[in-house]
Amino acid sequence: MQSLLWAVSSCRSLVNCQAIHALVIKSQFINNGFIGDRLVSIYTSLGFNDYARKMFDEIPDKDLVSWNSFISGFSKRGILALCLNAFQRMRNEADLKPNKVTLLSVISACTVDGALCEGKCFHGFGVKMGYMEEVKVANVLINMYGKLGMLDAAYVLFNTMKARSLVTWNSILALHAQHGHSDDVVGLFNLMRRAGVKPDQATMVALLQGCTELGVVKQATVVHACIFKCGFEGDMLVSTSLMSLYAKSGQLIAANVIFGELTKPDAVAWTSMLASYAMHGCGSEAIKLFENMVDGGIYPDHVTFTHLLSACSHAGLISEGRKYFEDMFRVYGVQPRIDHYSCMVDLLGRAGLLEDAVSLIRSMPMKPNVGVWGALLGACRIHNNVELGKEAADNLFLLNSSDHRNYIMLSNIYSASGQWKDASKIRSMMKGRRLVGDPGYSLFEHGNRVYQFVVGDQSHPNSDKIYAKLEEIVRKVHEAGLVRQTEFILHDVEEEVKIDMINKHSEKLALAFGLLVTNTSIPITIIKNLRICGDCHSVMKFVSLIEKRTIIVRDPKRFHHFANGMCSCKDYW
DNA sequence: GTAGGGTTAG
Repeated sequence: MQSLLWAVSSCRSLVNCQAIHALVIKSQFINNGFIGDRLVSIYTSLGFNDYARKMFDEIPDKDLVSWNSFISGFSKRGILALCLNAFQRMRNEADLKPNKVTLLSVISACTVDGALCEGKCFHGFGVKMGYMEEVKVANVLINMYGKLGMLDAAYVLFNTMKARSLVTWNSILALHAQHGHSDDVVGLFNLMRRAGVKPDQATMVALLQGCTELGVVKQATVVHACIFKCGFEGDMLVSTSLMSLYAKSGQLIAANVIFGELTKPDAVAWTSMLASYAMHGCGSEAIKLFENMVDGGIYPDHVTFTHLLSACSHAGLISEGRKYFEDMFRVYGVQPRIDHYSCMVDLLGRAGLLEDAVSLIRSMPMKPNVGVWGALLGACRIHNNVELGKEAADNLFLLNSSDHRNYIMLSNIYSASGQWKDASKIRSMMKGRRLVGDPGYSLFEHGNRVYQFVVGDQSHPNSDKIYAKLEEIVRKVHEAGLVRQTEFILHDVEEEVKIDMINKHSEKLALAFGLLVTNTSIPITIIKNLRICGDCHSVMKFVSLIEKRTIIVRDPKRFHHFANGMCSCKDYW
């Protein structure tokens, strides 16, 4: 009997499971509830809901564990409807009182499904049943609130807990990291240490994610040292996060070193390296890596393809992108998802093949989402296509009317083609809906600080020197006869005013500061919250040549490496 | 307790 239990639990495929199932029937243990419970969870976890239901119905004396196996099976698969249905049946048909395990399952199903209302109900249920003292129940609720956008509610729960476990701390850290609240991550981590809780690899992963949001170079080295000291350097999860952090801080080579040190990288690690190449615009390296991954017998999944396609898109590798998009299902059996369509629309649109992008959207088997229309809108901005841009924007407004970026993008498309009236109409529409754009800023790390610059910023104590350096750059640019690209200033103002505005862009200020305070041997790394402007892009190229400096700029999506008067993006971005 | 997912990587 014990060996049968083991055998059932070890099933990894349907055939396997059915064979054992037959054995169970033959051995007359089929009426044994314990074995039935296991078979139910295996069938659900493999996704064979009908087999699971049939097996479940055949269990003679269903106890709480039987019901929990059934419910948690659906929960694991993220099928909330079946989960809730089973929960109701359990109470109505069997008249059983759900215990904490039941609650854990249904609440995590709500988290996966984004069902905040139902989740709140179960929270209330937990309070009523007196389960809130259970650390695991509180943890799963913290996670639910945090994942569903109610970080405050999660924090209140965390704060009111009498006893917290390591997982509680890890959860609250991870949630703050995922919401981009880096300072809170650092603060909470210090509290955790003071509370005498010993961190594990999940803690490290959350910390690393928190640093990614800070987006600074030095942070990666500091946490790396901490990881090394704590003995987590061989951990695959930690290494993968670390790799990603280095890549996101502009240190592609460091990321590559960590990847190289992994003895047996899994699909996630390979994909992380691939994503790093994609982010840095290294299309052919990404493709080479992908081929090595496949040759090594590692199966690419849908995330791998998202990054592979985005790598092709960033590098303008149109035919390669088309080929991989076709191959992903035909050769690798990975069904294209909506994100892959977004990537393809981006790839085609960016290359100016707007008609191809549109026909791809029309032929999609699913309804296009904000990602797809957003990619088209972005392409229309690059290629100044008012008509298609309007269509994309209209669809975006229908799907989400509160994202200011779409209004700005459309307004810019109008301005770029001189349609100032339409542009200002969109601006006032934005005002009417009380939407304010993100002010653009650039970050630069120096010493132990991160400096933030906005357009025309004068808040830095050495502002005078920064502006003097900036003037010097502008003068050299002028002397070299470099054509200024004022079309990136989308206001209906005089040319002279435009030049003045463009000269004070946050990335230029950060660059001037970087030139003043750093040694020539290290690259100047600037982080932007918005896409780099075209004029700044050419000025950066020029400065990299005359000052003999490497300049690295990260925008929300990718990196530009400037050296010897050229950019790694080859002016394709 | 027979043991039924508390967090964490691209």
